[in-house]
Amino acid sequence: MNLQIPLPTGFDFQECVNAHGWKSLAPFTWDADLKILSRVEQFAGQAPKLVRMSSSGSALIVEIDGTVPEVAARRLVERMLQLDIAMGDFHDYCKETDKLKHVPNSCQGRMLRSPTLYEDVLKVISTTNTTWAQTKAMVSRLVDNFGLPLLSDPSLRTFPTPEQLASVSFDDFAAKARMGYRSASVHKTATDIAEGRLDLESWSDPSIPSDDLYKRLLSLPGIGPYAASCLLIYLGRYHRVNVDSWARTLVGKEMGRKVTDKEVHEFFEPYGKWRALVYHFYPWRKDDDA
DNA sequence: TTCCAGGGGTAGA
DNA sequence: TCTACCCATGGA
Repeated sequence: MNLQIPLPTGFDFQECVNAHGWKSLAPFTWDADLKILSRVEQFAGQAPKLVRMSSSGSALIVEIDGTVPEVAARRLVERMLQLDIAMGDFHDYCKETDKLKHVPNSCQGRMLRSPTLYEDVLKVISTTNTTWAQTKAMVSRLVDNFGLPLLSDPSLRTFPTPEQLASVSFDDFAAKARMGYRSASVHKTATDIAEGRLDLESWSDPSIPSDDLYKRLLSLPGIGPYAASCLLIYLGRYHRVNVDSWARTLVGKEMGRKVTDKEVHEFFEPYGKWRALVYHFYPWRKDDDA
């Protein structure tokens, strides 16, 4: 089945996909030549299906093998591409802010997300205290070992559900995932969700105050200030900068010396509620993959 | 061998 | 609130 979804003003499909490294994490695959984003997804008990996304003019084109519930397909794409998050106010702010005028001109601001907050949490944990190459390897092992295969191409799999991860013992999980000390946080999060103690998806509720949401995210195992701030961005809250080693490097260069996390926060404080987006789309970039 | 990478958790001050 | 230390993994 094919869907054509009208794109909001100020949205650019490629800018969204390339805004950070998520396109390189399984089960996403990004064809940079054809500009097609794909992943295997399971809809309501059906066999896994390949979902392909691209853009044409002012519409997003979604192609899915076979037939799936249209409402579910639209909801899936909306979350992944942050179509439910308005960017107008941020773009207006950038138009008036030195060094940020390229943001609205390029339709930047949205970042590719996973279909669930659960998947984003596991992936953010996989980025902490490691290299990007290892992050990609850890996430691929989650998918390859615990996801469901696409029948027409078993090399492609779904991202494992909480139930699928919880169904294996911790020792078995840790041995296959090889995520180091992160394995405990990942397996516990999945198990808590599967056993009904944690409802992460309800945290996408925009009525939750941003500070409360930050505290909730910090309560998750393996999620500290950096990871919680990353997740806030995906949830459309930009008041906290995700201070990582790169932020310290960049601000350190600006100030001509080594800086603390506190000083990095102070550096971005003038940008108010847009701080995290300003850091991300500031005209300084780390590399072309992340 | 040793260090450390898009940090987190904890103890002790 | 701040600092020091350890944490599994795998590449350099």
